[in-house]
Amino acid sequence: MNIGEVAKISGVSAKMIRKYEDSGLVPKAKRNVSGYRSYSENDVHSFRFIKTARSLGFSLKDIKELLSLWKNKKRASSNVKKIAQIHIEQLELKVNEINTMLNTLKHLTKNCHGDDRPECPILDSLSE
Amino acid sequence: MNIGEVAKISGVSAKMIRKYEDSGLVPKAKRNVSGYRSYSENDVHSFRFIKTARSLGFSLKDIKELLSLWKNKKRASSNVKKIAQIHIEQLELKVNEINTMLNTLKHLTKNCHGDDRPECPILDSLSE
DNA sequence: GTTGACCTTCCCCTTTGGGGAGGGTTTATG
DNA sequence: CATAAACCCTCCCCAAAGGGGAAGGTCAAC
Repeated sequence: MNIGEVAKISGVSAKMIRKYEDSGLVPKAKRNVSGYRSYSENDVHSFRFIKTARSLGFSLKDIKELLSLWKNKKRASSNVKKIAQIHIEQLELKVNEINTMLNTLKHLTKNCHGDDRPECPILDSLSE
Repeated sequence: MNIGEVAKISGVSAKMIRKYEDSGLVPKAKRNVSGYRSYSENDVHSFRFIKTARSLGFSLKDIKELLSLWKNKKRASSNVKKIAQIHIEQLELKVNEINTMLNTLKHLTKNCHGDDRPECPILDSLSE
């Protein structure tokens, strides 16, 4: 398979497939006589894995480890779980951070008239 | 005031003060004879404004508009409120996205033994 | 035998910070 | 007065995860 077909069926763009290769996330693809990258079904499977992991917010660094564990049939599931749990903690921190912002922002906008007068508690709060 | 003092009392690093100037977020600072940037109390106020707005997650593009509205005594508060509301919507989208990830991740990790055996529903799910 | 759809590499851009080099200035201390 | 520390300057590089697009080679279909 050429890169375009892999992109289509894996959902990972050709651009990113090349980047993942450059960054060492996936091994270098074989090339055909004219220099085109050539892929197997297995490669497609890997790109789907990456795609799904990205959709769960895992970083490429995490995904590199996850791919390696996935391919290692002697892995310990504890290693996978650890990565996931750390990721969960990070996401929870981020959610809390955003919710704190939202609480403040909602409070401020509620008190802003939002008309053509200049008085504005939002700006007041920012300039305090 | 030199940039270092402004950085200390505004909480914005000297590095970022220069970048904000480069990017046009704040006007170019005056220079003294030796080329050092020279600031007033008013400038400090602006950097505090920026710092607070950043802590609420506003982008620099938004902050540029907010600064301009802040300095315009004939502004309409509706323009400020609009920026805040759009920002709130974006943050809510992000929170929802992260919560979706968290739901999936928590479900998967709950079902992962996390011991030295290789079976792992997390990897199973990623490779589906 | 040409055109269009592929593929290649290479470089640039986004966003919001930070690190550090290389070199000039100011201030404090001996 | 000299020197060292603490500033300041500009310029370039880095992160993360994508995307855009140029310039040029290849393949397939008509």
